[in-house]
Amino acid sequence: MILSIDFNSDEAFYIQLRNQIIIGIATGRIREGDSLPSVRQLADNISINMHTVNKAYSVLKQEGFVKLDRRKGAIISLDVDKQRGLEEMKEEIAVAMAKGICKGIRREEVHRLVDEIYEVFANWEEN
Amino acid sequence: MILSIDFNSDEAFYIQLRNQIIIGIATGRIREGDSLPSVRQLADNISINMHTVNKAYSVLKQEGFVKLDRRKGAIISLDVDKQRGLEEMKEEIAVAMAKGICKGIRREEVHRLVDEIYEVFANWEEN
DNA sequence: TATCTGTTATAGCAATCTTATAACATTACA
DNA sequence: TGTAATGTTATAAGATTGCTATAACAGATA
Repeated sequence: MILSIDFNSDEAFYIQLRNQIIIGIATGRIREGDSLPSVRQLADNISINMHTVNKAYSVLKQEGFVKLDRRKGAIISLDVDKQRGLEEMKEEIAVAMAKGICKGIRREEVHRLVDEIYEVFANWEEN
Repeated sequence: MILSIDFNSDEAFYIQLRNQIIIGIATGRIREGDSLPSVRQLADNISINMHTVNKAYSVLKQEGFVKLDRRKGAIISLDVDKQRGLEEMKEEIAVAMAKGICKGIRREEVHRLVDEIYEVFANWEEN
């Protein structure tokens, strides 16, 4: 999988990496047991500092997406707590939905949007 | 409407205010034409600096939720661009959904979550 | 006139992000 | 065994951001 940094984005580098890796898992491009590049290797590849990559990996570990192993590096290992996942998701999309309501977006349109995103993730290879 | 700051949150004060006001509009507690407290008045009320409130109002103006008038203060005035609203919403919930997929949350469960949030917003007075 | 409004300017402090350099213990490999 | 690569930790420095403080200005209000 290709990881890259948008140096013009206002999102922190480590957040960009975190998001790309999470989307990589969701789209099946990275699977349970796969390993991520070493912090030094990835840092060199995308021309950022080792510690920034390390921070991304630490966040992913903290959030239950990878396990860090001195021998094998960072391995995808999903800590699935569905109930907690639902609660976090609720918080994360609530403000976005409030914004949408103000802009006249209706419930059915949000459902359509959700389906659309699911389709994109499920058929990623087509992109 | 009651605006307040969680001083222990890691969210910036001006973002907290922005979100509360957006949710206030979505839930019908503030309506088109209503005016928000003056920057100095609100700042005094919730014990933060005038400039922080001003920043929240500026962001809301930039995002098309209020118009700032030297005479009347900040007035709710929705700039409804539905197409753009949909695009922004898509970006805002995509990562949250990827995260959810990793945690085993299914499409129908997201739909249920969306409905739940809509219900909460529609029947806010019950809370 | 006196007061309140949004707006702008400048300055300072704390926290965060990113980079840089360095060292350490463990593991992998020739 | 020796060398290289790994994650981990420490320290420091520069840039940016969030927040506060103080001050001033022009326009509106009463």
